[in-house]
Amino acid sequence: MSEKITIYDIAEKLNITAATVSRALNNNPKIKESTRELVIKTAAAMNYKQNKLALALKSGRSNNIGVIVPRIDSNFFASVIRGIEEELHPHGYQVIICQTHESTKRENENLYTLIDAQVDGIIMSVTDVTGENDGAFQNVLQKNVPLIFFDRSKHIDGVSSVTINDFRGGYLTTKHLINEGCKYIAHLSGDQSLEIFKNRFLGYKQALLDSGITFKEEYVIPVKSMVEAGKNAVDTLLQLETPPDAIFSSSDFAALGAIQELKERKISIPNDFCVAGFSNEPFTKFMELSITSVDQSPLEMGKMSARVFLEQVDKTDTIKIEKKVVLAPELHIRKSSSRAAI
Amino acid sequence: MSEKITIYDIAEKLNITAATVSRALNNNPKIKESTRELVIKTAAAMNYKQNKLALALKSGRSNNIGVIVPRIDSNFFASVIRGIEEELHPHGYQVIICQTHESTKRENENLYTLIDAQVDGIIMSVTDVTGENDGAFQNVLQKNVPLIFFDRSKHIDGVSSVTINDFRGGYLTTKHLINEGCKYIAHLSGDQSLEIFKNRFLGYKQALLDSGITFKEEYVIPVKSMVEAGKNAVDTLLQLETPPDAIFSSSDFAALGAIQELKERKISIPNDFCVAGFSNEPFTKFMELSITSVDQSPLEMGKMSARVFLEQVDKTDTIKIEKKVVLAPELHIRKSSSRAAI
DNA sequence: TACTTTCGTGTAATCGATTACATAATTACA
DNA sequence: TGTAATTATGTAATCGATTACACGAAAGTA
Repeated sequence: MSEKITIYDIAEKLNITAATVSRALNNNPKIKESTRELVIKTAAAMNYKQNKLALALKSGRSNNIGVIVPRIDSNFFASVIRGIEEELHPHGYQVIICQTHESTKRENENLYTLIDAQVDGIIMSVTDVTGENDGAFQNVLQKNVPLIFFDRSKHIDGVSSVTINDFRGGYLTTKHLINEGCKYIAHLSGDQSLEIFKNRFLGYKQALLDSGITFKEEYVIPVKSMVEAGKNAVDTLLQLETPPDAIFSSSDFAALGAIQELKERKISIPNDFCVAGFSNEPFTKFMELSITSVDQSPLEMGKMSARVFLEQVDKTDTIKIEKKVVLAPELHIRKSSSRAAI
Repeated sequence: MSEKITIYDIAEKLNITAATVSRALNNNPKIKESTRELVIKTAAAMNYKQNKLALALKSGRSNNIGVIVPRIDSNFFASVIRGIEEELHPHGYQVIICQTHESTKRENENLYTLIDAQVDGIIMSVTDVTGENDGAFQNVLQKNVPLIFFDRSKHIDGVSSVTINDFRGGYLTTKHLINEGCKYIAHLSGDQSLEIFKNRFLGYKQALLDSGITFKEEYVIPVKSMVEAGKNAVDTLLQLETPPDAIFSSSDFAALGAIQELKERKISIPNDFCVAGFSNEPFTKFMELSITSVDQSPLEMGKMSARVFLEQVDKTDTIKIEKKVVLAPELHIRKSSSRAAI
């Protein structure tokens, strides 16, 4: 159909060289005004589109940025990506999406693929801190490609990160449960190899300590972020000698499962049992028995990550910037833990 | 830090030409086995990475595919994107995300940007069928870039689409409400300029007709896909001379709002009033009073769109393939409309 | 041995845009 | 009018990989 129009085609038509066309289109001040106008008019008439690939090859910048997440179909990650996209779009960047599905191997592949694709930066949430792909990360850094972690971070020199204060999130939530009168607070914990879950747990522990409540190992149940896991956890917890009267779950989905199981057993929430989750997934607000949860401001997290990238992208190679942004978590107290509101 | 290694560097080191290196790395059969091995070993030792931009410029294929959605932070769109990514990743494609925020202008920009970026195809859900950017679509087609619509489609020659049978979704849901004994069924309709909403509405209308129920214009309330809109709609409907006893909402969010408002007014669901939504958003299942909804199998829709793209991408320019895939909607009957289950 | 195949590499053009450097055209000034 | 300064444009290299074509060397055939 329509042939691809290049600056050579325009040059030929106007009996000038491609160099002049290029300069005219790039507002090079050395071009005669009349020539510039003519070129621009002709380019428009011929429906010329600059070939970004050629430009990218020449300049070494692709104007693409890679984003790696465990999966995209979770409200949290999708919202972060939205934030990134909105912040970067005005700067002419396109966002390339990769999913790891919580596999270190995939994460590894994605890193190499993005570097191959010459992205100008990578913003990601790591899959597993103990994963064996430091080589891939070092490869990114060696190529001087800015790397920014968000939410799930990993300690690597030269890598910036944007996280929330998970410790404080855990602390605030646990304190809140204590304030509501709960004495035996259990914790559904996530994968402790990930900082975020460790910190939520530590915040929980510290809140207990500060309130003179003894920490009990048996109250800590490791769960996957799934409804079913929450149900099973309740099952386990209620069989304890002293069953808990509250749960601080590091996952909203597990919190939901816990609530479902508690209801099943006719345990009244929040009267006899309080539950709080983490992430502020949309459904926590929508439920009839709305669920208390910690908001991670994913949109802001995405935008912030993008800003950190922009700060780094133009810096000279020699200066390694390592910026650690920590956002404040926000506890949304809802019915599942509001005894006062009953 | 580490310089960028090119095939010229390898060639220089081995005292051969870049052409030989290129051929060795590409398993060209004309290369001596010993040379091939040597090149491959040296390339690995030097940590050579093929520059995809150079390849893309030469071959005219970027191995990127553009995906345009109204917004990414909705379960439906995120799931579709997940499907696309999973299907295309094994084929070496990267997915580039663009959001329109329901703006035709942005949609237009995104189309041009993606073409500029030399994507190998575009998979999208249109923002507004009546939007004035046919020029942008024609531009895509003229460049022989495969264009595939999913969910929200637009009739354009040469464009394939993957949708669900919205008419049938509306029909099934309405029939179900009728079967539950509802006699006065209202409809919260979406933007009628979009096929999907028109078809859901037409399915609703047909179901009424087939059951001998008179269609009433005043039972159709246009809403945005928001909780608040659902509340307002109920407010309006209940002021009618003959208020309805059921709502088929084209949006889960509006359905949720409707339910909240009905509860507020102490109207018993599903006993006195049935409600059904559309999209099968995660929260519809999680609610205590779970909401009946139509599943659009977004993951499958994404994968199917990707497959249609793959079919078209290698075809010669002359043959215009126009494939219309219509997936079956699946009605998930839940508590908000299950009188039998009480 | 002389001649034809076959094999393995090298040469150089190409993809499209940018840009340092060279050069031609114009203007400025004495 | 002659020369310097300025301005506008052309030439050609470059980014990195691929590939049609050319060519020398080795192997096969008579």
